[in-house]
Amino acid sequence: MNQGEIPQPTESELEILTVLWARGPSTVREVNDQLNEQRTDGKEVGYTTSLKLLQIMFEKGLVARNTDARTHVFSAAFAQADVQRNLLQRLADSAFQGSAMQMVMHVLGGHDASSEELQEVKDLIEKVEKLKNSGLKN
Amino acid sequence: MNQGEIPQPTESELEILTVLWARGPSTVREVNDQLNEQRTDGKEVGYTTSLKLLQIMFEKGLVARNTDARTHVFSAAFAQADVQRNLLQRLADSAFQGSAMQMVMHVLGGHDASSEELQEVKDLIEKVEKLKNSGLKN
DNA sequence: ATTTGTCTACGAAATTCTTCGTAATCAAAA
DNA sequence: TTTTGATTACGAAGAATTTCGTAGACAAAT
Repeated sequence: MNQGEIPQPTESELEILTVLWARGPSTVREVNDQLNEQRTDGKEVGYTTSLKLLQIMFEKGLVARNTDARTHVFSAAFAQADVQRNLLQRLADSAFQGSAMQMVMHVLGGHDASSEELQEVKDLIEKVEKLKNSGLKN
Repeated sequence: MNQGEIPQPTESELEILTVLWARGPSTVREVNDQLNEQRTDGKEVGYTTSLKLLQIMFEKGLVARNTDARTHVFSAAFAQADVQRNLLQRLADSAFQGSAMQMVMHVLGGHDASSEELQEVKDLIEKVEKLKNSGLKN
């Protein structure tokens, strides 16, 4: 039950999920090493800290765990795109009156987008519109 | 010092800021009433809860406070658009490899945008491109 | 077999965020 | 003046998050 629901990851949990999305199924050691490599600040992450977080995430259903071997292997339980969509919706709800589109306008308007990026966006819109006109979506 | 920095508002603080942006300078009573009106869940917010939050926000520099009268008047210390930009950047950093543009693509691609909204986005891009070509920005 | 190193489980400290109770103060009403 | 009601200050409880220390289990090395 609650299959479609994605538990809201915290900031730290999201950091770990990102590692798992990039690396694929990983051991605690691998996750922890990666976290320490990518840290810009000097702050070292303790091994048991990563372990504990992964355990909590497992309880929440954010990650899957393979315990066949003594050294467990963890993997993200949800696709990156799905979690991203969730986070975007949450931000839209709390800061943009629930309108994701308003967020888009905000980024495009007040930001430093390169011509190439803008072209990319335009191309994407074209594709989306073609889809809509073909009557398959919406 | 640190003039440009906007302290990261928490979820509750953002809710209060939204009230202040909508209402303009307000007393604790006014903020608290508004919070209780707009709550969908039955949860009542206690008066002192709102008060305490506003006091904390004042210490953080998120709101300004006028104490001329006995009943203090609070107002948002930053423009809504600036805080929104900050929040977007934070999400981009934590979940989209720091690329706000990637967020835009994500929303436009995987989502339910109406034809009108898409047209709006296209119009905005046109405007932005005109600005860029006129050599004033970027 | 013993030691050494790595792993998981677990509890708990430290921190941050949220909420509220109480006391003191002030002003308006009686 | 006394009472009543509203307000601010403050402390602290409760909850969620982050971090780590310690213990016990297991396996590899000696």
